[in-house]
Amino acid sequence: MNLALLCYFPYRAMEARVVAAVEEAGYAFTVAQGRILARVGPDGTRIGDLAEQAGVTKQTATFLVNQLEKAGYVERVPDPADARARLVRLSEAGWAGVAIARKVEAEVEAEWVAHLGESDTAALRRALERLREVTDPYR
Amino acid sequence: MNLALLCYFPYRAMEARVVAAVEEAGYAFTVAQGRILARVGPDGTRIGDLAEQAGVTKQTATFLVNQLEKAGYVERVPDPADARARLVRLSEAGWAGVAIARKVEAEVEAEWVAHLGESDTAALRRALERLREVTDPYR
DNA sequence: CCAATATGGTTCGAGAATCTGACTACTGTC
DNA sequence: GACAGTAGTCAGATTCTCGAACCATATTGG
Repeated sequence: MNLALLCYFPYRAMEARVVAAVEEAGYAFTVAQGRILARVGPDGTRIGDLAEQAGVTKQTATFLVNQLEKAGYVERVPDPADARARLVRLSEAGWAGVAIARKVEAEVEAEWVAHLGESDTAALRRALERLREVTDPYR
Repeated sequence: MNLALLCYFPYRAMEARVVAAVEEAGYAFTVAQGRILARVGPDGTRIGDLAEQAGVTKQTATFLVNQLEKAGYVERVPDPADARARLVRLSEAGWAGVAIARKVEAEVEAEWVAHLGESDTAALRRALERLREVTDPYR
């Protein structure tokens, strides 16, 4: 079984759990929308930055932000630093949805710690962080 | 940084490398098609099993196998054990494509070992395998 | 043995996510 | 001030995915 595939299982499991819980709580956004939502900073973030961090093109990010805006989770405001750019900011509903997602994330991670044990989890995290150095093109 | 996201980086990096290399070598199949292709056993595999292992519905698997069949990477043959079922088998081109994918996979994994060291990689693998026990719905 | 139910697979229709290419509006530089 | 570069959007197309409905075959209970 190759390492990359082994990495995929927990990722997919987490994503499924989070989406289910968020939906359960009445916040309807998809996985792709969630990936954008999760990367919006406290003071707003540019579309281009969101796209880069989420690993998609600007067009795709525009498309997803359109949907999120229509659903009321984010708003676009002008970027005071550059009249070409616009900042995507979370609305109140957006913050609430993200909060739920973060909470479930923490719960699932706690389950993992319970299964693996504290010290093995810490080692796993360290190894993955080092692996990130050679697998994440964005830092 | 949450654990699941840390898991995602190596997975995405591997997928990108493999797809690029396979395309480079003149074999045109997509990531989703590759996930099916990679799970076809030496004596053929049923659509339903492929779907389950790849984590998609039977409809999706049917769709992907149709494309792979049209492209000449697999063929469907009757399952001698059950007249309802059909076995998906790799063609020669299918085997060749999978071989390249496996080779690149091994190369990338070797790079990771070089970065992490033998023993840390082994520990990482063990941790991920244990994590799989609680995150992989299929076994 | 056969009716009822389950299983393997396909077709159809729809929606989500993604890309490439072409465009507008603005920035910064020479 | 002209012009190359950057931020974002629009349009069109493709790929992947699922749910619902369906057909053919298998299995099982009476």
